[in-house]
Amino acid sequence: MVAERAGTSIATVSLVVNGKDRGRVSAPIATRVRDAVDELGYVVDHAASALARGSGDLVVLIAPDLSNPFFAEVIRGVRDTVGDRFQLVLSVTERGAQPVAADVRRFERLRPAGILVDAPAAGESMTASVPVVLLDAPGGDAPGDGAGGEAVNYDLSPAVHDLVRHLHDRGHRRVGYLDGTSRATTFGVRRERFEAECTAAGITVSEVSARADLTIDAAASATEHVIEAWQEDGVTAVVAAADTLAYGVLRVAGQLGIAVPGELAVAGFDDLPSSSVTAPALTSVALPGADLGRAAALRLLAMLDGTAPETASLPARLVRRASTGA
Amino acid sequence: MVAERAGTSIATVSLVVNGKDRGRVSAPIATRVRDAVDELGYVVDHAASALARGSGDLVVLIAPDLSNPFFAEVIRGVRDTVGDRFQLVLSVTERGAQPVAADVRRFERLRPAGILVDAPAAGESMTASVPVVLLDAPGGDAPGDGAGGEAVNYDLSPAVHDLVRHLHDRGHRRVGYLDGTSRATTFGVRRERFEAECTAAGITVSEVSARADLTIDAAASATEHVIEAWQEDGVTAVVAAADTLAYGVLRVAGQLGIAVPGELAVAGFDDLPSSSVTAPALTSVALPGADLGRAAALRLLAMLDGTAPETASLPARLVRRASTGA
DNA sequence: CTGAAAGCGCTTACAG
DNA sequence: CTGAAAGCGCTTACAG
Repeated sequence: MVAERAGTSIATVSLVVNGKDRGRVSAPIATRVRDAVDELGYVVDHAASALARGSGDLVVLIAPDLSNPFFAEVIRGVRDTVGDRFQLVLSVTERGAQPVAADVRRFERLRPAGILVDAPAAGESMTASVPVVLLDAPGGDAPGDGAGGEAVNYDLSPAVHDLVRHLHDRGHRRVGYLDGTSRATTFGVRRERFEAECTAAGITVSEVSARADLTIDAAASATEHVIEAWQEDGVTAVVAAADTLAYGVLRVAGQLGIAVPGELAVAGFDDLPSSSVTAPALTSVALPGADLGRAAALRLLAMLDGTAPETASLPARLVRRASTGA
Repeated sequence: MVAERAGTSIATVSLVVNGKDRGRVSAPIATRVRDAVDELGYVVDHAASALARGSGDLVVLIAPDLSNPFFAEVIRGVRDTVGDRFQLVLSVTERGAQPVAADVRRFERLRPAGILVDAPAAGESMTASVPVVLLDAPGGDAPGDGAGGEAVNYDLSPAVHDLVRHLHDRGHRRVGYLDGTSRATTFGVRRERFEAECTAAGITVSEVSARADLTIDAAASATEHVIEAWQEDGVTAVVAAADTLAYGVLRVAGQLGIAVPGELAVAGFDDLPSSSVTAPALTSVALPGADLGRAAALRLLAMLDGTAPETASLPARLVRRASTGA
């Protein structure tokens, strides 16, 4: 229709519409085509375009359940970076589940330009016929690991070191850890780093263990089950693998009349926006989500353009607030 | 490749893969095809399929910036409902922007089975060549309005009525309102309903007005600007158009040493999960996001199947907590 | 500088 | 019950 209206061939329209008309189509004809496009409100059919071209302009970001506001930040970072060049679409996994290889497979069908996978499950091989970048996927046999594959991660060590030293300074010698139930490798690393730093600092991590899904309710319920055992064990501080989990601890402490930080100090990971307004405000290892998204998107663009990306880890940093007596 | 391996024609493979082989393909051949599919890990190409068929199995949900955890709930509701039959993909608008007609247009290109639009901007005509369902889009000239179009909304009146009565019972006669800057019609309705109920109850809404983007920081900053004026105006309670905004009020009150609810009662809309752990816990008009998502998805499925959907509004309800002295 | 034609991987009447 | 063929709307060598 556009070609007819502009009085040219379909091929010429395609060239103009895709901006490949430089030196191939004369200016007056290009103008006529553009006018026709505007008048008809024509937009190129993505399915047909992707089919003919072999891949489209979609970038897919697969993320775990979005109830964790952290991902909103990641998404923002990705969006700001891929910009207009690509169309970003998101997919979320089932509540509480991490992205797995099958999710990547499902989106390969769409012939996207690339796929980003946030906090993938451990032990999944995330390869595809299109470029894949993993976010927050330390260790494991992911392609991003060691083997020169592609992943963007946080460097937690300095911030966790600061957290443990902070707790030590406040006199804590025995602490509890509330882990997530997630299969994401990032949670394994958080725990491992924390325990290593505690050992180095002479702090004992209680054997009483607790795990919960990443919701406040689940965390509160898990906390209720172990809070007495923690107290009997002499635990004076609890670190949660995510702020959302820490909120559950705060809620239970509030209900039971346990003073925070007086009787129990609490800290988390993520530094969600709402962590500045909890009762009390929450100390947290801040993971800048937008930076992660940005770095991952840049990596993907570099893969698509064949240029070499820099491979730096992103720094996390400790934010001290009232929940640990700061 | 699959056809070759199974020793049949491409057409037969297509039928089997799409589950249209009943009475068209013999059992042994179908089995052979399925085996070949498994062995080769074949998945049908979405672009080609959508092109040939005219539309694919994608359902697109366009939502405003996801930093509001409310949308995570909506997404969950949609996901649980469209299930395996469709592939749900999400798109988010720029931070602080509402979905507009151009967003719908961009996703039409993908030839989805349908498009869901959450909290669209006012005055946009959200029509497309595929079925569109609007979520939380009261009033306006949207297709869902009056004209028999498709929208799923909350019925705020009873809950807002309860909120205002609750404030009245606590002795408040002069209240402030912190609005969002969003162009979404739902915010207009929240304000309008609130003011109407206040008038009916004999409560005065302060002329001192404040608006902010839906982030805690923006709300805190807006609150700082008007808090004195509110107090001089005799305001004893502030209602915010969203919990995220109310968090900003809580933060500023905390910093300024204004007792909540003693000197200033605070309430919001949404009832986010974290509203149970704020300092103090926040009274809020609960908008069940998952229900909204579920209802919208059901509506879309009904449109696709040509069946008549029921058209009920979803009830909101007041959750009373400490921030209003409950 | 421009256009005719093949082909992307599917689906679906249609003929056998 | 099965397969050959047209066609979905594009893109891209290629020939002019």
